[in-house]
Amino acid sequence: MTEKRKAHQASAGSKRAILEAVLSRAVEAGYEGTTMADVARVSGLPIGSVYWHFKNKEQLFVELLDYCYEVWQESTAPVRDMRELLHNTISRSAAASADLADPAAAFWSIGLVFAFERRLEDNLARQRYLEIRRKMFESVTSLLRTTYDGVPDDVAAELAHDMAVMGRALTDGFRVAAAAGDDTDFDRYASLTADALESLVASRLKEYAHV
Amino acid sequence: MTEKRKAHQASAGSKRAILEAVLSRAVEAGYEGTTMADVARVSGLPIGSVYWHFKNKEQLFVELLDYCYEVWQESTAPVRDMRELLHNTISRSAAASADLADPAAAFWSIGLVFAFERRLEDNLARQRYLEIRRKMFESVTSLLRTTYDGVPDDVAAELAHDMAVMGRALTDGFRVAAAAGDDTDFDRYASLTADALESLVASRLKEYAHV
DNA sequence: GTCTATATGAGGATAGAC
DNA sequence: GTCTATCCTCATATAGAC
Repeated sequence: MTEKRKAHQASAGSKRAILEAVLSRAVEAGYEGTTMADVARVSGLPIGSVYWHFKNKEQLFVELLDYCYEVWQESTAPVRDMRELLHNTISRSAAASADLADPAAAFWSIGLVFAFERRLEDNLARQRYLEIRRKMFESVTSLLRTTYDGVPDDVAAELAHDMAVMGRALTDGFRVAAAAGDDTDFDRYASLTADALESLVASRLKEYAHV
Repeated sequence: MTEKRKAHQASAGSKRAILEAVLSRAVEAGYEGTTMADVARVSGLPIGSVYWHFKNKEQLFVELLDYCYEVWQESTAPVRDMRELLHNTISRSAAASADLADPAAAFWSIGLVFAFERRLEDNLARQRYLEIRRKMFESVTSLLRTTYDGVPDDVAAELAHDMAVMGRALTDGFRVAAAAGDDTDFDRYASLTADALESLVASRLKEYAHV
């Protein structure tokens, strides 16, 4: 029994080690660029163990996305308004490039690779990313909706949707900038972005009031 | 001579056919996903010919980017202001997803794949894309600069830089949306985007006038 | 559960006849 | 310049001892 216990007790730790390993490689090299041999080497385990814990590469990435998203959710304090939201996500674009080992920061950057690789069309990990992307969008939309007081529901809904679309485009765009190595002060542009969207909301609300 | 001419005369056409082939594959599958065998098959030429015309896959993509960029430049009428610029680039994001064979529309979408694949760090095609990306940014910045009248040079320069950064983020962001398959009305958001940035410029200029 | 050896297949690239 | 056959490398995945 002692022998057997020793062989089995490392299991949870090993799985975690493998996920950390694939994370560090994935941020660096993307999906195609990350090899199972790499993962094994970085995790310190033989490749056989990797396949014992995960069915295949595809499934490994599905669980990586779940893992990252979980950490991201836990580590992200609830935000109150659009400005705070934009600041968090855009500043974090820079962080994701700098601190490659932070799952929470890495999640969205890894995801974008899946958005662009159409070859991965029916890859489960890609679908997982798109699913989380949608979920995220819905949650942002309903958050924003609560911030517009004193306007009819349908107006608030449309406004929230528009701001969510533009906020998403902007945060994705700055992630591209980070990936392309553009020399950008993300804090500064997080503020400018918030200014721009807020003034857009203001003029829309004003327009509505005049009707 | 007749024999020899026949063997040689197809050369220019073949090269072009190969570029068209790699374009159609690249938009679909990205860099890694495009195989030399694919390219040969689609172009209708044997793989040996592909390697006769191009040194290797890397060089093939370098010339593809040059080719696309050239077509893009020729087919793009000079724009007069930010609104027109945003409309052109953002609406074209949708076009790039729809009309995969249009080199002009495809250029920026293919480029983004290179931005994200860090594995391709010293890939010449990636560097070519980043080079054109920088060139594009400079040209947009100087265009915008001419649209701010009656303000000191340094203010206009800063404003133009900021707008170019945000415009780039927005267009990249909407390209991501197109790649991720988000259900987005690009025409509508091109307008909203222009509204947002214009109101930001207005408030900045007003701020300056008060000093 | 861990680890080694290896099967299998795909893709980039070349040789050399025509 | 075109085309075929083939080499070589590398990555996913499995078999099977421990």
